[in-house]
Amino acid sequence: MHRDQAADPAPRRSDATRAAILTAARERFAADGYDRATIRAIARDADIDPSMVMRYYGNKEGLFAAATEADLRLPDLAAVPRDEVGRRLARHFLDRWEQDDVMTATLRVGVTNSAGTARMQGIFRDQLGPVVAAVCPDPAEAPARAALVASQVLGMALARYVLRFPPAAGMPREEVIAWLGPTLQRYLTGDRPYSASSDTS
Amino acid sequence: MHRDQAADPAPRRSDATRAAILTAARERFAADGYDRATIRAIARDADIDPSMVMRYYGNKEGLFAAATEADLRLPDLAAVPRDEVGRRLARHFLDRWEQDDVMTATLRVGVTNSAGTARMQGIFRDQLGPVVAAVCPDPAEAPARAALVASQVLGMALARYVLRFPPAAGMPREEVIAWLGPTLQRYLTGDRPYSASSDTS
DNA sequence: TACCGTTGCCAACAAGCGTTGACCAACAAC
DNA sequence: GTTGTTGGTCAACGCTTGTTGGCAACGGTA
Repeated sequence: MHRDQAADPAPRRSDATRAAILTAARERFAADGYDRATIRAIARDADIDPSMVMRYYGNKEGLFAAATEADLRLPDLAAVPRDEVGRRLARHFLDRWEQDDVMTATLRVGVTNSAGTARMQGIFRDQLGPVVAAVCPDPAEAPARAALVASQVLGMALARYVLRFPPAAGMPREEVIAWLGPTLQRYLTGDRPYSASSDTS
Repeated sequence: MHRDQAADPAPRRSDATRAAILTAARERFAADGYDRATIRAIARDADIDPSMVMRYYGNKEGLFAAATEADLRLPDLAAVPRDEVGRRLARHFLDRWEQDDVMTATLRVGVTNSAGTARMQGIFRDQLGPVVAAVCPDPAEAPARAALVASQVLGMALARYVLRFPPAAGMPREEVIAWLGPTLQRYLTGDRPYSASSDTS
């Protein structure tokens, strides 16, 4: 196997520029969403010409795809005590969101761009789905439980990092984890609640 | 007091047109977000000329402000049995979201437009805040509890109506209520969880 | 009838967008 | 030293956007 073909692509002289473009793109997508994050603005941030973005990433959609290769980096929940998976997951998502701009960028674009929506769906289906299936009582319920987990995680991210509701944005990390942990725990391992359609309370 | 000055503004011949513009604007904002919902497209939907939109609403921001005067129409939770406020609120938000396009439009724009973000903050602070304060144990905790409720409600709306995660979008109404009810109940009336910063589980 | 505010359409503007292709400078290979 | 490849700049294109001003028809009022 030749060195240039393997997992390690040949290093190029332009790697620094490519990285600068991706960093600027993530910041802009995270801050402005898809439409307002213009290629010209991204290029200005990266101190290069807009045409370079086209050369290296084809078009704007290609740039977005490259900039938001989001990996949730989920831990193996099977190795965590069963009654702590909720807290553990809450903590992990908070970490992941504050780690870099990729998650915020993906969320923001997911709301305005159809390619972004598809990407968001894929991330949670392919990455969160299996992890949930490994800890929940009935694997058939995994997609629904994963969707519930996603709803609470994304909702907090929305309130805290995008909409910046003051009480949510200012809440200490540990308090957020303490509140969300039990919620996620119930979504993951709790009994499926009774939900007869005749219930009109 | 003259009739024309009072709460009932003089009916105009153009009221039908104004209403058509607002309806079309809500649909477009809800479906496409702020930037992609162009004034030309809205005017086309309403079967009028783009310049009419400018005449009646000043500019695009004015149109958005008029189209998303969002009222959560929250019920008086004081009249609901204390242990059912969670379910009741979950049901109400689901109803409210499926009632018309205003909530989806406001959410979508809130994510991409700074005026929309401000509007979203105002809605939940001024409308949800007082209702939460009326049912939660310590009024000082109301903003934080309201933010938690908002995070779960908005997160489910995001997953179900905007990102359209298949398991969330396809979940029966009553099942969503059964899952979210206890979560909201705990956020509203549950004990403030222990959250010492030394906790590293 | 003549008048005037309202309603509506049309054509155009300046600005900004994504995108393209020509062109130059630096480097590597032979 | 010549040649081909790569990294980068510049100016322009076609298009869409929000926005504007002029102008024709309508509808009450005097």
